[in-house]
Amino acid sequence: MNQDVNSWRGVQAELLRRINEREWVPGSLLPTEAELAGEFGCARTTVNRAMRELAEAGLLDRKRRAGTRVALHPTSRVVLDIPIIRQEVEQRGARWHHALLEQRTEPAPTSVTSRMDLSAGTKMLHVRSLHFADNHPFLLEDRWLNLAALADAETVDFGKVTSNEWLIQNVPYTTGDISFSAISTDADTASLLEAQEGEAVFVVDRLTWNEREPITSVRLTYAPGYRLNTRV
Amino acid sequence: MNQDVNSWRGVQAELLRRINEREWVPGSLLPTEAELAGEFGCARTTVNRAMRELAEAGLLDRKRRAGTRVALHPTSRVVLDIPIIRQEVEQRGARWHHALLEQRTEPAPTSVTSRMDLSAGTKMLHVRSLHFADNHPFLLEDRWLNLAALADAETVDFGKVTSNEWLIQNVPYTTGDISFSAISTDADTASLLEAQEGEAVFVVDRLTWNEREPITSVRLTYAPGYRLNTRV
DNA sequence: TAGTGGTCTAGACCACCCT
DNA sequence: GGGTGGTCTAGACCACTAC
Repeated sequence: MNQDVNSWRGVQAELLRRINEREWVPGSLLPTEAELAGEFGCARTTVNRAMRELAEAGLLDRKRRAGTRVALHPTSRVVLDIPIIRQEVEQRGARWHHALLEQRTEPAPTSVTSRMDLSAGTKMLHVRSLHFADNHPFLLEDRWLNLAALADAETVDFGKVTSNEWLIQNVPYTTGDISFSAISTDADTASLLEAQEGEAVFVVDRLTWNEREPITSVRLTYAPGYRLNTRV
Repeated sequence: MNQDVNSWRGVQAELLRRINEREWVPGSLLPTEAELAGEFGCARTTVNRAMRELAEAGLLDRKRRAGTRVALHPTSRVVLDIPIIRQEVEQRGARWHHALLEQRTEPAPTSVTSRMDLSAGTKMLHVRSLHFADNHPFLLEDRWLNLAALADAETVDFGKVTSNEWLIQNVPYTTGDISFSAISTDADTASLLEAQEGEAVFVVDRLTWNEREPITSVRLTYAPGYRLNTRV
């Protein structure tokens, strides 16, 4: 059983129960790791693992010397797994394919260069492609790649490899900003997504950079009706 | 130093470096924990901790017997901290207040009852309120509370305490589904949010339950232009 | 300064699953 | 069957910080 009291999952479940059922009210001080280990008949390491994860989840506040307390204001924390588009489509049981609409080196608009902290008018590689689920438009990908960081990119055929997959394979570790919003489609986007002009669509804007420089800026415009789901 | 090679953070940093710099390319098989422990001169437990966290973050795929590989499709994981609305407004440097629009016990629509797994026509407490930032509408909160789980709720004045804050104070541990989407405003919503009818707005639907029963279903409709931001 | 959590070690057994 | 990661143990030392 992985729910035995002397497994870390078992200990964690029991701690959770006491928190949920208000045996330990928010703000109250818990027994020390050593005491709990004695009570549960397991090693302190095991209790530590159980409590560490609860602290990471925000349910407990832990301080050396001061001990462990039930968190007063559990800020609910949502974890979103952002899959690559192909996986997202296939997880829905649909067949995925994509079509390259445009792949061209051109001066980027200031909305892109300013977000990426590049000088206005910088030439970048502009890639637009449409992703399909079972032959229906699923989302429009509009991406700008910083050629100063990605010289190779100009020689790639993004009709064969999606830009997303190419980036994953070729760019070292990156961080990014993501924002989610709702916009009304313009005429061009609407026709590509088989939507009505002005219809509300879900948009993800993502800016990616590595330690040195900006890498790419992308806007994903989903077809109408898209929902992003998660569980707390 | 917590970046020594024989600390788990140090090991993790070194593993990350090898992944980022393509010493280990996506899909390739890594040395075993025991081998790495030998190389770094630390215990296998330490290597395990470092690798476990990378696997949880999606960078590694681990299987017993099959070993550890660099993930082919690193699904990036986004952590969203969902603040209570008041905090969200005040973090933007705006003054928050809210107005109760409606608080009434009435049969819930089937869109709500079916999501909450209650029988059609169940009477629930319907609370609608409008939240403001610096006297401009910020979002519309439309909430249904399951009276079977929250008998006390009928006696509360949600003009004084927001339903969100009351729930946090009064309902033990809960889980929930959240979904994000984009919709076009109807006439009523548009006028409340000072938006054009049909304008695209960002919507959060959240369903909350405890171990036994559904608690509440809420739709937050943000005023046009709202963005939800986070960092990877 | 003393008590608490954070971490490391060396060893062990087990669950899983590829071959 | 055997190799791999998953976990537990008992003990130890250390870092932080309330007192």
